Amino acid sequence: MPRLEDLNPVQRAAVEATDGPVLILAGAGSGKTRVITHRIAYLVSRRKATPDEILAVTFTNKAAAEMKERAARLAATAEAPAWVSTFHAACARILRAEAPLLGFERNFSIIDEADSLALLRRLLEEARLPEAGHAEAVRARLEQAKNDGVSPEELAQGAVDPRQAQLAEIYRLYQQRLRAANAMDFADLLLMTCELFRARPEVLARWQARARYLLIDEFQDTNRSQYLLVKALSAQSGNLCAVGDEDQSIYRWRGADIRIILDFERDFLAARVFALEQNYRSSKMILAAAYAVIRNNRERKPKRLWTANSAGEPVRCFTGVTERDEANFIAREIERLVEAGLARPSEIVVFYRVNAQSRVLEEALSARRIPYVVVGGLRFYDHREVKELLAYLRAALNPRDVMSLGRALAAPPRGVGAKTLALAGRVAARDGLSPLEALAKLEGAAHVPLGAAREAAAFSRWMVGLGARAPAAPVQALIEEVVSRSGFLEYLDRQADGAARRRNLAELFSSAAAFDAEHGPGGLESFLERAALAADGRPPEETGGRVALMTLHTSKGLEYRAVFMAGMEEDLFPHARSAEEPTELEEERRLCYVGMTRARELLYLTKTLSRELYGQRSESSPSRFLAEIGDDLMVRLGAVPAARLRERPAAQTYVDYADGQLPQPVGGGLAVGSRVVHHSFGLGVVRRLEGRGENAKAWVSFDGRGLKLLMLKFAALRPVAD
DNA sequence: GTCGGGTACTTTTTT
DNA sequence: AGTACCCGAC
Repeated sequence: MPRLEDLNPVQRAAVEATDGPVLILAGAGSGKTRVITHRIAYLVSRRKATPDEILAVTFTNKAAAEMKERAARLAATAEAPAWVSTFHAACARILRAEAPLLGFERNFSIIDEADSLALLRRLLEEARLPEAGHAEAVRARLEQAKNDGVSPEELAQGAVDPRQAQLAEIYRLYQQRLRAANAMDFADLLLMTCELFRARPEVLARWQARARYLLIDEFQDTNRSQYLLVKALSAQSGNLCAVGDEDQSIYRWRGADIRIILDFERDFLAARVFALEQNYRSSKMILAAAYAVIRNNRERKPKRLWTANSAGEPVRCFTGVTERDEANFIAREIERLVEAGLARPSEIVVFYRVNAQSRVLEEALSARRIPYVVVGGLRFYDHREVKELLAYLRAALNPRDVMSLGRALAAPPRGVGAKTLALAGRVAARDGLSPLEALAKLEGAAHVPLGAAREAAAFSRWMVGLGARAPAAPVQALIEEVVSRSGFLEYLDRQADGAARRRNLAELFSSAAAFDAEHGPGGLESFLERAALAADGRPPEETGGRVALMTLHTSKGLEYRAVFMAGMEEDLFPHARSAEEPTELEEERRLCYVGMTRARELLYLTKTLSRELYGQRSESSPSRFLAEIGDDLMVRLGAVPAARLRERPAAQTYVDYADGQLPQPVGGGLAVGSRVVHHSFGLGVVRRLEGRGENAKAWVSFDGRGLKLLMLKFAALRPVAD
């Protein structure tokens, strides 16, 4: 039985408001998860709902796991836990059950971004529609359309120029191709579920009954298609509880729409709103600094967190000469905190804006023998050798999945390449077979050498057999068979970093073993689904006494005693791509706010004078967010001798120098920050200069035209007076 | 047709 | 630094 006395009055009211639309505005550190888990337990204990009539949706696997665990602990009964899952996993579950209604088979594959991109590349080439744009750009736009809940037909109807019409056509072909492969991409999981609910009211009704109490976490990060889904699911019961904080909306680039939370009260006129404004996490100083940043945003509800915690220490701002200097400071300081007993390694985190920043930090920590883990970044299931091995299993399970088929056929190479596979696809379409089956029927076909045809046939028969054994076999045994029969290990050993790849394979093997132990044999389908939806091997909270390193995006929902935020520099944070557009700048600011509010007691903001990133060194200037915090909440630290600072020319142009050397101004009158004019883009500001001589390039943000990278030898940029 | 090696090119954040 | 694409060799 949940103890409501453990909650403050607003939290308690939010828990007790069980029915109808409810919006819980949960500021950072305000006990959000506590409220959600109490709410679930309360619904059950009051017999408002059985656990399996509650659907709680979160954004990440991490959050889902935590909520599930805490809710189970609260309920303290043996009852089945509520259905807690991510949006994508919930949709996958619904779609597996209803796939035939949409013209898919239940064993459909879920493809990742890399597969989606590869498919699109092939499509763009075949369809001869190069004007639609570069594959990367097309993929992003298709994803956006899907996230907005727009179908190919709707996109075609809305097209006002040939370019958009072509995009719509690509969209149509892409969907057709996916359907042929019995596959969906991430965005499809949401979109197809929406479509299903729109087209089949009786199916929707079934799921509405299955989710009589709907709870959406991180509501500020929902996109249009997620919102439509939520609205449809709750339409019957009306019991929709949205929990979020617009100040922590950081996924606009992935289709999240902050207006959804801002307009909630207009959308649901009967909505009751609870604002959790007491922060239990951070010191007064940290909260004040975070507020000093976020108050500069226009697109937010006026509100301010308060805390009964102590005043605490001021924010520390360190300036290093280079990123190595910055990293060394962080490592030294972590060492000091640990030795002084101010924090244990597991209570310390280092945040950065882009993954590329982690390398130097890792080196500095290793040098001081400080144990650390990098959370996120390249996910385990994204390693090439892991994807290759899983491709065998996916192809065996879904013989129409040509993307997995191609990947498996090439690892190790068997003399059967893209052309032969394409031919198999045509044979399959002609004879009503799956592409995998068609591979066995290529002997005698034109342009297929006999050896390749036999190889393909043997492969095909093996894989068909593997697929037949899958429903009863442990995943581990299937992997074992693939490894031994394909010569996978020998193939890995022929590669440069074979040892590391072998290790990853071993890890895959043991995670399969663990999965079998939990689920019993025949779990291949759910094993693959978990891999596709990036349920990363082990839970990241198991940092085992180590300092955590992660991007600011990954930091959401976590808290640490001591927080370091590295790279507080213009063009890195806020990122250069977001500096122009006010809405994007506001998102960067929210990201900064999210990072700062992770800290309980100590907050360090660090920056450099000069940073090398992606193999280019350039001059850096302090992030505007530092100026927003101001000096009364901050203590400045710096290893930079004042004399050296004075030596630096006032308007620094670009630099290209080895670590530790002094910057040398170069460049034909162009400087970072100077205004220039371009013959077609018009007026702009130089954001960054890189390269030398022939290769000199400039990032220039043009008024209303965005950020452009220009080769100076081609683009005549003329400086203009301010 | 397939495969391996060289070169050129692009870097935000992730379910 | 890592990947994608191009090219020449089999």
